[in-house]
Order: sequence, then C-alpha cells, then structure tokens
Amino acid sequence: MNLKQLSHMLSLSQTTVSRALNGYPEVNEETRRRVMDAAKRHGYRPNPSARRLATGKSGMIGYVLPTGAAVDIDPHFVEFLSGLGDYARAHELDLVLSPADADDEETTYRRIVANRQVDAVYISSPRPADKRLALVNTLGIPFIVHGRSEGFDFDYPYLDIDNEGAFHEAARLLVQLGHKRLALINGNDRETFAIHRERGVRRALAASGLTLGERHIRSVTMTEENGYRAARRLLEEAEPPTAIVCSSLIMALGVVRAVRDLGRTIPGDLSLVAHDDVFPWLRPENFPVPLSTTRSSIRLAGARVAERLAARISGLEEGARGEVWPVDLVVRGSVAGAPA
Amino acid sequence: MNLKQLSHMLSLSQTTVSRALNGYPEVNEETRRRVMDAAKRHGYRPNPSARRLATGKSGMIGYVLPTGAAVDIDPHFVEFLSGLGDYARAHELDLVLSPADADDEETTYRRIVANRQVDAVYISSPRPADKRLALVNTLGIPFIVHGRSEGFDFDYPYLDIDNEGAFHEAARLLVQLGHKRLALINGNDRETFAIHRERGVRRALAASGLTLGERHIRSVTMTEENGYRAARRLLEEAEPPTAIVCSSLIMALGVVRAVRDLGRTIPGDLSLVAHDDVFPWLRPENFPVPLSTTRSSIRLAGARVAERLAARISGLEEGARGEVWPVDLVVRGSVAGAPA
DNA sequence: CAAAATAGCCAAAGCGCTTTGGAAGTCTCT
DNA sequence: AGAGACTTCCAAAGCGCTTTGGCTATTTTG
Repeated sequence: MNLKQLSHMLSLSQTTVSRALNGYPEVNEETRRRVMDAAKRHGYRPNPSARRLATGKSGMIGYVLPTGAAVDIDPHFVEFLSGLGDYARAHELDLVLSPADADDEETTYRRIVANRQVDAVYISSPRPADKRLALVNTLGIPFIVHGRSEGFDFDYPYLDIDNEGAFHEAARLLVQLGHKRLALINGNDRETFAIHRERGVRRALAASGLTLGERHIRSVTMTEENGYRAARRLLEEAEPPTAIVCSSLIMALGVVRAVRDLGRTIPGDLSLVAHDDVFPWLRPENFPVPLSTTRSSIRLAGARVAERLAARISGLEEGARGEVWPVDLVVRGSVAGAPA
Repeated sequence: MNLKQLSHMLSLSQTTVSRALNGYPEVNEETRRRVMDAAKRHGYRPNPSARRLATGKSGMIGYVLPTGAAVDIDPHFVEFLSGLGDYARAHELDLVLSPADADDEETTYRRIVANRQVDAVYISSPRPADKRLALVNTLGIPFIVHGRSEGFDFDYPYLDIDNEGAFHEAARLLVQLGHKRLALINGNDRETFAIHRERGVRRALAASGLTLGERHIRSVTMTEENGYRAARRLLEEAEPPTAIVCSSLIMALGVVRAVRDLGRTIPGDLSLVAHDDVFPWLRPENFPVPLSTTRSSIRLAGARVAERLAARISGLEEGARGEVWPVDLVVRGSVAGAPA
C-alpha cells in the first residue's frame, strides 16, 4: 500500500493525502480525518526510502564507532545504549552505527553527513580540542557531545557529569578523614573526563595544602588488570598512599585484588573510592568491602542524549546549551580515617 | 556531484555511467575506465537514498535491540559488536540498531523488513522455538542466528559455539579429578545456550554414574550478585558441591567472593571453572586464583557473523548452513582434586 | 457589491539513482 | 552483399514520497 493507491481509493490527490498525514494546515479537518482513518485501516506506512530521498531526513541518529583489531569498545557503551534505545524506541528513531577506522574517523563522518544517512549524531569520550567536534561543527549536522571538550573558540551542545566536582568531593572527604597521601588511578588522561577528575582531586588537596605527587597518579585504560597493576605499584612504595580514588568500578576490582595480595586491608590500610557508572551486573555495594562511590547513571545520560538529539532534529532545541549533571557521593564501608 | 552532472561532463548517458560504475558487462572497457577515473577524480559517491529507493537495497545490516526499563543489554553485546564492526568497516556496511519493546519485537521486525531498511539481520540469544526466528524465516529477509534454537521443522543458518561440548569437557575433567558433587551456575535457562551447557554437564556426570541434583543447578541472570547468591546457597548446604561450573566470568567474580566470605578456598574446598567470552577488561588469569575456563572469543564470532551476513546479502552464501565452533578448555589454578 | 483574501484541493516537478526497451553501429557468415 | 548476431550506448520510465505553483470556490473586506 503506497501513497498512490491510498490517494486513489480516497479519490484525492497524493498532495492532499500527504499533507493530511503530515499535519499541514491547508487541508480540511474532515478530509484529514478521512485520510488518517483510511491510512490506519489499511496500515499505510510511508516508505522511508522515498521520504528520505525527497526530504533528506532519515529518522535515524548516528554514531561513529571506532574499530580496529587493537580497539576495544568501552563496556560503558552498552549501558549508554540501553538508555538511548529506551528513548529512541518510544519515538521510532533508529540508531545507525558506522564503524570507522579508529585512526580515521573523519572520512566516516564526512560520508554519513554527505549522504544524509542520519539526522544527527552524538560524540562520546571527547578529548580536549577533539577533532571530531570541530569537524561535526563545521559540517553542520545536529549533534550532542556526551562529555566535554576544551579549547575551542566556539560553544557546542553537550551533556556531561560534574567529574571535577565529584572527584573533588571524594578527595575532600578523604582529606577530612585525615588522609595526607592520596593517589588517583585514572582513565586515559587524553580524555577530558580524566583531566577533570584529576583537577577535582588536586583542588581538594590544594585546599588543605596537600599535593598529588607525580608518582601518585596513574592514567591507564580501565581494565581490571590495569587497576591491579597501578595499585600494586602505588602500594609497594616506601610511603604508600593511604587512600585511592579510582575512575572505574572495573579497575577497583583490580585494586581490591592488589590490596589483598599484599596482605593489606580496606579500609584499615587503604581507603578506596571509585566512580560508578551504574552497571546492572557489578554493584559497588557487593564488593568484599562495600565500595564508596561517586555515582552517576550512564544509562540515564543515554536517554537524555537521545531526547536532546530528537529535540534538535525537530528544531525544538537550538544553540549550544551545555548540561552538567551533579554526581552523588555515596559513602560505604571502604573509607575510614587515615591509619595512624 | 551527482550522476547527472558526472554523465554530463563525460558526454555519456546516466545509464552508461551507472552501468560502468556497477560493473555491468554492456560497456566498453575503455569507457569504463574513463568513467571510473572521472568518478574518482571528482569524488563521486552515489547517493545511497536514491540507490535505495531504486534498488531496495540499503547496504546496512540490522539488529533489533530489546529495550525497556527492566531490560539490561548484555555486556557481551559490546564485544560482539567490536568484531562485527571490524568486518563491517572493511566492507562499508553500517549497522542499524532498531530499539524495540522487549515484549513486542515482532512489530519492529516487520517494520524493518517492510521498509527494507536493512538487507539482512542477525538474531542473538535465541531460545528454543524462538518466535523471532520463525518470523524472520517467513519474512524472507537474509539472516543469521548467533547461537542456536531448537524445535523447528525448518533449518536455518547459524553460528554457535559448542556449548554442550565445552561444558561436557569441563565437567568431565572435574569428575576425573574425583569430584562427585558438581553444581552448575547457569544463565537464563530459557535460552538455548544454557540448555546446551546443562546438557553437557549432565552427560559428563552420567558417564560416571553421577547426576546433577535439582538443587545443584541454578539458572539466573549473569550478574556478579547472582553469582554470589547462587554460590552461597550451594555452599551453605549440608553437603556442598566440591566443584562448580559457571556460565560467565562475571558470575564467577561473585562465586569467588562467596567462597571467601565463607572462609573456604579455591581450589582447596572448591574447584571452579567458568565460561570466558574473552573480555579485554576482565581476564580469568587475573583472578585471585587463576580461573580455569572454557574459552571462546565472542568478538571473533561477531566478525564471522558479519562476514556471513555480507555473503548472504550478495548471494554468495545460501541455504541453512550451521557452523559450530569448538571451545577451548583452559586449565588454570582454580581446579584441583576433590577434597578427601 | 466588486475586490481581495482565504480555504481547500490538484497536477506536475523534483529527489538521484537503476533498469527496461530500444537503436545505432560493427562483425560474422553464407 | 544482405541477414543475423553482437557490442555499445541512450532515452525514458520507474522507485514513492514531498513540495511548488496554481486553480477554483468561498469568505471577508472596504
């Protein structure tokens, strides 16, 4: 059932039927009802390919997926996707993942924009002065950044959590508990979120005249193994840190293992706080010692990004509004006063 | 730059240019070269929307993503995606994720097929007599199942790992080591993979005249917490199992925690084997006691599924070929002879 | 009451490709 | 040399929608 057939059985022109269906004003309300009714009865669904060719709109949102043998997709992605999908489903939006060579995402961005494959894109894990951001900005496709970049002379729309504030709070708590030697096991420090977290920790320390030693900060890919290694190296020093702030739950698993291996205890010898993106399959309260966390649901972020993308596509949102979500600090058993 | 312009500057018809570009035989080889050359020089890329409308082919593969507030996307998904993306990138295939209400995926399948939004789809985590499979089979769109179903009167193309064989081997090893009370912490037993794994364990036990007691099998969603709970319940029995086979690394984390909480040890009191899908961020060799596993890279499976989907789209693969990958049994420190 | 504005509808021209149904020109064969 | 068979190209008709530019009634306005 296509438009031609439908309009023919209604004895109307395609123009009128199309307009009736798409809510244009120049059609009699009664005619519109007739059309809507017939469309529903016959299960008419406009062919998206045709509509696309005519309008240039695809009804999909895009994401360029960096791939390659050496590239691992972040497990956070799947939770973000849950949220995104949740919203997208309710609004009949599809998501297209365009795999790209991790060393050359630009080509792919250009392609999907030139081909009008998607109406909007989102960008995640941005770095300072991220090229993708500049590119997408000049290409003129609606977009939202999940996270933040820095060092541009233009503004852009984003959704981020208050990473600096979160880690500031976490560090401040530890300092108040008497800890003087803090360490930070961070994610890849070329990504903005890691920079912000480091900034937060440093600021909290500075407020009490403390500093974050060069050797007390580790920046690694967020795997269990890297958490373990970083923690071991930190704890095997002559004067090991008495508290660690850690950028992910998965790394925290490694930290806990390292502490055990060394015969130390949490929170007796070491206080630990980690950031929790809220995975259904790994919860901080179920750690051997319940883990204190800075908590922010990445899933909700996914839903919000989808919502804002939809708003931008339909012109309801404009400009470069940045949105920063506060982060909860949830204190559990893994923190205590500094050892004497 | 579109076809019209290109053909005009070559003083050729659109027909000829189109044919030259798409490798049709009825065009002079020299003309073809000229065309190809000009196309490349001017960076001509056929508009996919137009091509789509004309041919009905989209150049994308589809996946219906079950969503909902209560639905969690499996973290395995992201690894599978890595592999899929790896292949897809090399062949300029995009992947479209169509979020669907988890209780009504049918509507979405029908929509994407009717709209010809994708050239092929894959289905994951199938159950016995899975409705999606029957549906997709009648809808006539090329597809591949990742995993297997059962109880159909038709064959279908799939890629699966030898779950039964893998768990058979694991259980057999444990039996040989003298274990008589085995337990299985399985995934959702409405999914085929879980059924196959259970079958494998039972078969190994049966071969030695043993059985898997009703209470010695747990079927749960694969989270750390569920692994913990299942293990606790098993180990707190009067006659606890001396060996556990576990369907995922994440659940194994919980099992390890439970064992510790109860003051027992691995492998002294309990031998443990788990299935490993090979995540970059959590490795069995890094468990407190290196974990024995049945190992199969879900990432490679993703790449293979993409490859076969591409083959089916272009007509290179036909029929209902099933492909079953063997699974490695990797023995590490977490297994030992049964305690006296 | 004539002129101007408005409401409601339609025919037809795109969107940019593929594919059908020829039509020339060139070769081959008797 | 003329008939048939290739080879190589083209004009034009889709694919199914949206949108432009008009056209006819009907209503409003001065």
